Amino acid sequence: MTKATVNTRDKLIQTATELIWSESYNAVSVDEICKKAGVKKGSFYHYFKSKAHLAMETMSSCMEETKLKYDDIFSPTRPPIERFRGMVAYVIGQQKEISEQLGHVCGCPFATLGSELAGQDNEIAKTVTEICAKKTAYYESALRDLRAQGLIGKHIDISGKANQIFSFIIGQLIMARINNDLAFMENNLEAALFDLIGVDVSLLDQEKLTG
Amino acid sequence: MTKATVNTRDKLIQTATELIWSESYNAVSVDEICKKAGVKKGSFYHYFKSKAHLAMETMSSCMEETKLKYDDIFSPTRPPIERFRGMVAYVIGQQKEISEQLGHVCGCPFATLGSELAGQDNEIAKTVTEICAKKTAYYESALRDLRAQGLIGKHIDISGKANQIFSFIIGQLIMARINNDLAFMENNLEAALFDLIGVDVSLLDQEKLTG
DNA sequence: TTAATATTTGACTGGTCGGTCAAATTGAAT
DNA sequence: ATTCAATTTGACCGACCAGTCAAATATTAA
Repeated sequence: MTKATVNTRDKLIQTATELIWSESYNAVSVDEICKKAGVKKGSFYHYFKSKAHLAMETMSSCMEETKLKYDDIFSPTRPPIERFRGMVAYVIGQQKEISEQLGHVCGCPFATLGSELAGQDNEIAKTVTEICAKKTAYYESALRDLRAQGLIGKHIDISGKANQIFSFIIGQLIMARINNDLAFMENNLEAALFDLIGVDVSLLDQEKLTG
Repeated sequence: MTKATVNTRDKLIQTATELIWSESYNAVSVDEICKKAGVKKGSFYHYFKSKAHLAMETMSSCMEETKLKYDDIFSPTRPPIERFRGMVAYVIGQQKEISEQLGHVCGCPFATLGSELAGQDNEIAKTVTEICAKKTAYYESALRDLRAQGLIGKHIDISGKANQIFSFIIGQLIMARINNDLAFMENNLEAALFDLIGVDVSLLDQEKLTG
């Protein structure tokens, strides 16, 4: 693969990510993506066999970036509570950055795309499902470590709770997107997350002080 | 307004609701809606001044139906805990019904439409925001009654908690739509909701027995 | 019955859609 | 220098898009 190849392909993926994320899959045309990326349509179809395949590649690209961050945030070297705190901070920080860049709160690209195409394109929906599973794996691991530390009950359903956490964050991101406002999430997400997990943070702080 | 008028208009709204809800706004064309409703395009534009206006009317129509149900479910005559239980049961029951009818788990029509069009059509996004506010009003009222009964802490932020509840349900509905599967929601929604609210249901049952 | 209004029809528009293609251009290897 | 494949180009589909319109039809009121 030559240098030019990488540039054209990446430019298309990045442009598509921005356009689809800020508007929607069906609202953005291949022509529009090409025009903004400065690439002719023929080139587009040299690299991607369809618009749907491009969309899936934008998601893979997003997930790669997320993985880099999450591998750090959810590193077992961190206390599990700090992992969730770090994740919340990362999500909010990223939303702020993107909303400044694109002029609108964009929410979760996977959820937005997945929701739009769930009843339309099974292949895309499947890609989204796989990404969701990867994300919940981080939560599951952190929850197990929380349990090992005795900070949540022994009986807790780890997988179920991880999915609840994921749904909860998705829900707040969707609402932030609809309302084009991050303030609520900033004020509520972290505390509500710990309510949902069922860990008493004030207790934890005490433990920290005494431990 | 003659009888025929009502029929044509309502048929368009109902058909549009089904199509848009199971696919998406941008994926469904006015032609498709007209064809399925057995109505000519000219008639469509006699009743609706644009596709976007039809979409907003489908949402109003859905919300009217919801209001009828919620006014009963959230009636102050019911214990507040039962209101939330009733709401969960209604949401799940409705999802089951719709998924059998349309062949796919559809999730929340407001969230799906709102998320899709948040970065595209401000008027529709505003309509969605208004509907969300109406729904959270039910939760706020139930939370206040919970607080009055001493089942949740006096310090709790009612408005914030109501929004968290709403986001949480939206999140689970979106995931159910993406995964085309209601099982997780059926198994988790109610219990997780009470985790989030912070009410100890087992305690409540005791109180019931002793009270 | 007639006049006015509400509704329905179907043909129409100009623009855009996702996608194709053959030919031209580039870059690397021989 | 030549060959060959990777890449880029721009013209090109047929289908479909949201929306328009004048004429036909049905309904209501006088």
